[in-house]
Amino acid sequence: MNIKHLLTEKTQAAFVALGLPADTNAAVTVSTRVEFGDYQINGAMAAAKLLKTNPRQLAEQLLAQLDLDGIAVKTEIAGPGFINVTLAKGWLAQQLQHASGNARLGVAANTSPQTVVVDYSAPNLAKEMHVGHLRSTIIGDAVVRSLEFWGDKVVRQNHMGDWGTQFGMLIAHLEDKLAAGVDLEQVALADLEDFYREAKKRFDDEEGFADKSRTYVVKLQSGDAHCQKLWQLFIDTSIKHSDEVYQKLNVTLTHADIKPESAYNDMLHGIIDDLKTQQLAVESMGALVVFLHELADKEGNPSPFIVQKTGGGFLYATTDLAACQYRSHTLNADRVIIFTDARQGLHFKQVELVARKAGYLRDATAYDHCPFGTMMGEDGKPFKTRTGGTVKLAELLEEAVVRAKAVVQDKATDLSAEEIDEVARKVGIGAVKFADLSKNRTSDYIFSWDAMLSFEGATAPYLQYAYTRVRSILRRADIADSFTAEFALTEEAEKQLAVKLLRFEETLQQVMKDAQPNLLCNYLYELASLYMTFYEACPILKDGVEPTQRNSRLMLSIFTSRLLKQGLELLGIEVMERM
RNA sequence: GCGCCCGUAGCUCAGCUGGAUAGAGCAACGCCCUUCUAAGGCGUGGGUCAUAGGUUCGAAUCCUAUCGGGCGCGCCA
Repeated sequence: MNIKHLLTEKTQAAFVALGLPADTNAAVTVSTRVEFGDYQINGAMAAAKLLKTNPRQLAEQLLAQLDLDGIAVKTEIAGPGFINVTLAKGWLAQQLQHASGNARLGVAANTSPQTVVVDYSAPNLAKEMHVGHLRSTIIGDAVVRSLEFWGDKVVRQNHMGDWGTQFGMLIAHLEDKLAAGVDLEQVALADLEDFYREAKKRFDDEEGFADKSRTYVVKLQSGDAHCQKLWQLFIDTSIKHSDEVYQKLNVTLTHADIKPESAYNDMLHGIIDDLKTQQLAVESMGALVVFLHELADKEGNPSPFIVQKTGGGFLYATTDLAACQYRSHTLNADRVIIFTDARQGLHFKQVELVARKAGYLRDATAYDHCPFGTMMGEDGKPFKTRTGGTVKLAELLEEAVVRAKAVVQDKATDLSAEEIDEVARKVGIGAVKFADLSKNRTSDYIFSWDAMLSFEGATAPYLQYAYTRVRSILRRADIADSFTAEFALTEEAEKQLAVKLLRFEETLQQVMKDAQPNLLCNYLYELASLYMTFYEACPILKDGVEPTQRNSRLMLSIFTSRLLKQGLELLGIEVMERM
């Protein structure tokens, strides 16, 4: 059910009846104020501008052609040509009836599924995952879950950094550790960050170590078996670490989704040869460069895009071009979505330009680089530990759970120790995720423990709490899982809740189109908030409530609980029955 | 120097296919628990939407300039 879509279609039909093109923008939006009804149609004003006619008159003609019988209880023209639509409670009840009998919660079937490749998380395996990886990982995962719920074919691609020059240093250090008899699991890589620091220190300070490291990079990349083996050991251990973080974070990435940089190695020579053959890449100052006139400065100097270093080495530009080829041609993607931080904007603009020219990206493949801002500390500077180091993601998540447990213990009344642990885990992790997901993707945001764990206002715990409240009522009602009844809307709080419940598809579509989970966060918060209002205003199980009203309110509660659970699941946030 | 992003209430943020009186949450203040979980609800106060122009019936939203902040720009990823 997509009310906005329905009203748009109805409006466009009316435009056609007036002799206007069918694609005239109906400009249907949710009403800004309650006295303006539920939805408003603003298209008449823009159309009148094109036709150079009186907007209010056109709105009147449009309204005369607009067939909303049974849907709207009132339509009226206001101001310069707004058409305000007040939906009929009976019609809303019917739509809810239909939606609630549906596993997709009223979301229409996806009649033309797309293949969508989503590149997200992509940690550097040389180091431990830190807070900088949080956004890509959870925003990407929320979009992936949304696309899958809608019914598209999603191919996750965890483009892990496993092939950089630091690996020479790391495997050289690992070799010495192993030679000294240190157990790999227990000591050497127990803390990737320490391991990296040790290796780096030797690289900087120790005689001969840097040279050995550089030699190892070359050997590794030319297929030396010994170096490859050490590298593989390191990579396996590092992946194990990221797996643990994903599990803790409740992220859907698995081993099968890993498509690291090294996976494209075999394609790189071919890409370079092809770029040369197509005369897109030319030699410049010893390197191989594609000059992009589309990105030239005002003097006409084209923007350089280096695809091969002096000496023949490849760069991430080369790998990303190969990834385009693989995703568009081999995976046959209709759309590629890449979640990285905003600083890589220029790079991906260049990648797309080159890939399109060279034919690595088919015209039919949309290429969406979805950037996001930086996580800042409360001082407004990039989020760091007190001593200025990077904050490990694993530690951040642990702290969230510890902090949540303190609050849960304080507030929870009759939960067992095990339940408290579980609730603390779901609340703590959920709070971190919601705080991030609810912000506009593109802007920097300030990470604040106090704000996210105060557990008041627009936070994950608020939504989880709303869910437990509904569930509590349903438990008390003592009804079967298969319980069903007629929706009958009378109170304003019921109607507001109903309209919001029917806006799920509208929200989902927008989340997928713009790759912006914050829209779903806003929606769920508003839904929970309207349920809270309804809960306060409309008694359900109390004495004196008519059976038809009680049953309808139970139906509203059931549907709300299902939607909250499903919506939070799309965000990767868990719910619980009690808290 | 060139380019990208950002500047909205004391704080954190929505809103940005141009639409009516710019919204939430936090913080402040005042109410509401013998009644379905008060991690809640209801209400009050709080704004030159950085600044100046422009486009138009209408601009936080589009365009231009300026100021302020962040980031990027040939061999890291």
